Amino acid sequence: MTTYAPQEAAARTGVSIDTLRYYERIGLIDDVPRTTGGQRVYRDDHLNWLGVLTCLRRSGMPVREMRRYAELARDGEATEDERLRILEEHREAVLASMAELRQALRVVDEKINWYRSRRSA
Amino acid sequence: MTTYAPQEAAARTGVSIDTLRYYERIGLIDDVPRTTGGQRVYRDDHLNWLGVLTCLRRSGMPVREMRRYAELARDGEATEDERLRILEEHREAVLASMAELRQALRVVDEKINWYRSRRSA
DNA sequence: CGTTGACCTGGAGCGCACTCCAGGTTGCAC
DNA sequence: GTGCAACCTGGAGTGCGCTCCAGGTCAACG
Repeated sequence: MTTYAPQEAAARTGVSIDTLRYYERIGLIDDVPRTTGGQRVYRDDHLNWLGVLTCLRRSGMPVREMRRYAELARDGEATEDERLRILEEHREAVLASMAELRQALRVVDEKINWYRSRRSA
Repeated sequence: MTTYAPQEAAARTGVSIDTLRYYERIGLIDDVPRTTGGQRVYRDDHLNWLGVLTCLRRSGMPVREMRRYAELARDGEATEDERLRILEEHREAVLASMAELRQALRVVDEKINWYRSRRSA
């Protein structure tokens, strides 16, 4: 069973060590096992879970909601419907963001073309 | 020449009155003309400029950079190349965000399907 | 002329998501 | 066993983009 020191876990997830601790403190990650001396030891399932978190985070889910999701995940199968609902809602939010970006892109492209045509004139 | 009181300007741009003042204070908007009593009077060109700002803002341009852009715009034609450069750079940033969202969406969709298949099982 | 709601200013406060720090401990390498 | 980097904790600090507030002024209406 592969294990990872904090630095290694940070490198593999793209999340800083401080943020790893922060995520643990606020309950986004379950308490991470320790060495006898108290140093954290991450495992593959931690990294996988962190992968899910960063995906949600990067797509704009607020930490508050990720927390709710994490909490439900901790509570087992009975919460699967609720978790599905959260993801479906998030999916809509992501689609909305994408639509907003697409629209902004159109405007930006227009302006870019305007500047370019000015330059070549 | 149509004019707009702050409330009206806010309503038409989707930007709060406080934010309008804030944008002016930090130099995103030129000093807005006033009544003799000192109350702001917005005009169509203000609203149009605010449209550009909100578009840039919503697509993730940091205020710092919008400020730079506004500053250049104030300085006239000579800065058009630089403004074009900023927009081209922003365009790339927007495309990158969209790509990130698309990728997140794929993961979210996968998880949604997983939950759905569990439910129907 | 009085009322009332919109507006003014400067500055403080807020929520978010980290990030950094001091002062101390651990653990591996030599 | 000594050195030294990596790690620990609790708590303070940061940057961003607003948002709110107190205490006062303005403007349109009846």
